[in-house]
Amino acid sequence: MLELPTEPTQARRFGKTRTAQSTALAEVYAELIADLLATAGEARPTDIARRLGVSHATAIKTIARLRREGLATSKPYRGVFLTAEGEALAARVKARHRLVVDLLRAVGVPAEAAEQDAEGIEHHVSDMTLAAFSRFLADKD
Amino acid sequence: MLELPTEPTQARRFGKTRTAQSTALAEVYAELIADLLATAGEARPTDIARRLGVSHATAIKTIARLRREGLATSKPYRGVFLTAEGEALAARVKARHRLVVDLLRAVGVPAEAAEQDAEGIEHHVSDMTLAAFSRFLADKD
DNA sequence: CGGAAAGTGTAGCCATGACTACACTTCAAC
DNA sequence: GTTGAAGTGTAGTCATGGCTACACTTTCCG
Repeated sequence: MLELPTEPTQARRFGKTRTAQSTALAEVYAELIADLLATAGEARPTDIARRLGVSHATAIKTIARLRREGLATSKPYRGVFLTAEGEALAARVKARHRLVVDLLRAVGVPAEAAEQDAEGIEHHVSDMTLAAFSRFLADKD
Repeated sequence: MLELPTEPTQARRFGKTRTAQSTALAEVYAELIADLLATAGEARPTDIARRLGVSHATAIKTIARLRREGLATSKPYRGVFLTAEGEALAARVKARHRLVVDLLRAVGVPAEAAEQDAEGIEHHVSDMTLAAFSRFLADKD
């Protein structure tokens, strides 16, 4: 069979599963690094690893990827920082996260569940949907 | 370092990324197979592959996994069927999908975006949140 | 200041999900 | 009844994200 991309039928987005996941990972890291920098003044690989529940080796590998992608900078033994692009991403992700949590809360999801689920959900929310969330929250006051 | 699971801090759920993803995949397949069986009377690997936008080889491999997990049955060249467990999963997933779409629509997300985003979101919605969605939809009438 | 604890980095392994390539069935149309 | 197209299955490859193990810095105390 030729396996041409003839029929993207219902889910071109599944062809991108790999990419989508890796984007989500980058988002998670960017957000967390921004948070650590803001609250602790520094973002060390081990802290990141602990917060995410992965080994420090995994964290370091992912950080290397962020560096490759121009989202972060780091010098050996010196902690991680975000580039302008990385910060922009982190800000976007944070805002989105907030919006998702607020929406969940608004429709009656308990605080804790809202926080937890938002973490997984947020990476799958399109701009359209995000805009709708925003409108909904604004209207209901 | 000993790398003990001492501090599941914010995200034990990230330790489960792999598992979570593979659960999501199983859900997608179960739902799709049920749909194909219902509408077309049969679920062939190639149809599944086309609907998901993956190669038939990938679909077949995943189907083998469903078989291993007791969710599906299939004999060579004979299409795929769901076990009782598989059907139960499909039904659950379908109901959840529906609920997520309905909620998105209810807060003003356009139909198409709701369908698309639900596909990604639904796998991250906890029972708590699902229950809240259900309540919200019931109340607003 | 010297050494141990904590942190960092590197190498190498594994599983998974995706792909292509190739071989084999089925089945429908002559 | 053949045969060729469509479908199916298997093998082998790749990238990714995880892990452990081990080696090397930093740092902070005594």
